[in-house]
Amino acid sequence: MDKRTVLMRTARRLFAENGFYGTATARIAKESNVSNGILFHYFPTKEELIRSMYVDLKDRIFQYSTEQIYKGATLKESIYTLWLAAVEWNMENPEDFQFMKQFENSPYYNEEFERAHRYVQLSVELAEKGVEEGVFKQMPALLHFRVMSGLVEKTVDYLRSNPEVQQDVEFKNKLFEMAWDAIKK
Amino acid sequence: MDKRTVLMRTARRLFAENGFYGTATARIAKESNVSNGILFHYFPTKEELIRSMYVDLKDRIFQYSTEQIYKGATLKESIYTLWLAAVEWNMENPEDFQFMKQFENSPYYNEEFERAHRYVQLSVELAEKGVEEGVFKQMPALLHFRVMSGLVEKTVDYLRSNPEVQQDVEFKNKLFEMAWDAIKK
DNA sequence: TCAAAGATTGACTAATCAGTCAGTGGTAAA
DNA sequence: TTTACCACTGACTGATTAGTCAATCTTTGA
Repeated sequence: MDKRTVLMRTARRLFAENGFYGTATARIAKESNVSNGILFHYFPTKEELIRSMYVDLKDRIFQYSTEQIYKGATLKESIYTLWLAAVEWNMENPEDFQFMKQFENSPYYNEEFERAHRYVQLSVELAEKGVEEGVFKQMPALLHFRVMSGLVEKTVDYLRSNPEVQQDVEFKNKLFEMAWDAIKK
Repeated sequence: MDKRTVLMRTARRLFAENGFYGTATARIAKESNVSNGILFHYFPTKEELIRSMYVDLKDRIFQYSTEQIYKGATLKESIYTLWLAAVEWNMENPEDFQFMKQFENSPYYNEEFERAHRYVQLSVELAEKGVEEGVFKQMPALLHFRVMSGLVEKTVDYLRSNPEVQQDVEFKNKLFEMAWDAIKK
């Protein structure tokens, strides 16, 4: 594995445990078994490292999610697939999940940054379709996306701290129904 | 205003702008026009300052919210009142809102900390009532609370970046309906 | 009036931080 | 073989950090 990737993986773990500023660049380098100079060779600043990690993370979620959508699916099916993919992905990647939450609630993050990513673009397009077809409430598509994201986040938080329901299919279906009821007309 | 309060207010502003670790204790003291020693007189560590600020903030939200609930209200009315109070409070106190989001997504925060506060306790009690009466979905009360919190958060985020709908009563009602639909049976 | 307690100061420190830089080693093209 | 271009090292720095402490000022209660 190339050192750039190793650095990002180590950083992900340390950021999730100790936060962005609670993690020194020197420590990231040390625990990656590389010199600290190479970190600044690949990422000119610590902030740039953090931003790159976020973009990379969103790329991976996008790929994971879209792989699972199939042609000919109804809108609700597509939404369900996206919802489930997001929940499962976040459950399987707790460090990414913690990192993402921190980043999105940090001063680094803003709406421009949000809209830039194709994961968001795809979701907003789906929401626009839902509104046009009269399946979703007559509200802005970006709001529908945010509502879904918020509910995914809370769902994952809940599942994480309640392992006894993690494999409960009926429980998960009800979780989706909560999200669906929020946006459907 | 006593210096302890001044320090917390200055810290709130600086934390909202630059994050917890992006803000030096020395700067908090300086911009409060007090010596840096007095900060550590009132708060033994920076972490203790942050935790105290969070508890204080939740106290204020609790007081603001419960003042507005009236006896004899239906469950939906009570929930609406709580929802509206939370939205308006967060709209009027952007620094508190930003601080709260940062804190709740930081490594400081955990479920134990969450449950300790009477604001959460009150909300969970209401949710339990809703589940018992069959008005809410048959899901854990804490989940209902989390879902509502998540939707309040996203709602405030959206309103903040779209000033044109901030005074739109119909729009706000629809926002509440989204939250209500998520939890109602 | 006085003494004790608490509030407040600001200079200080030891540790830690992000980022620099001069130099090394390997590789690939000419 | 030579040259140029990388990735890579690790010692280094200047700035900044949270937290300390001895001393002074203010308040309070007997």
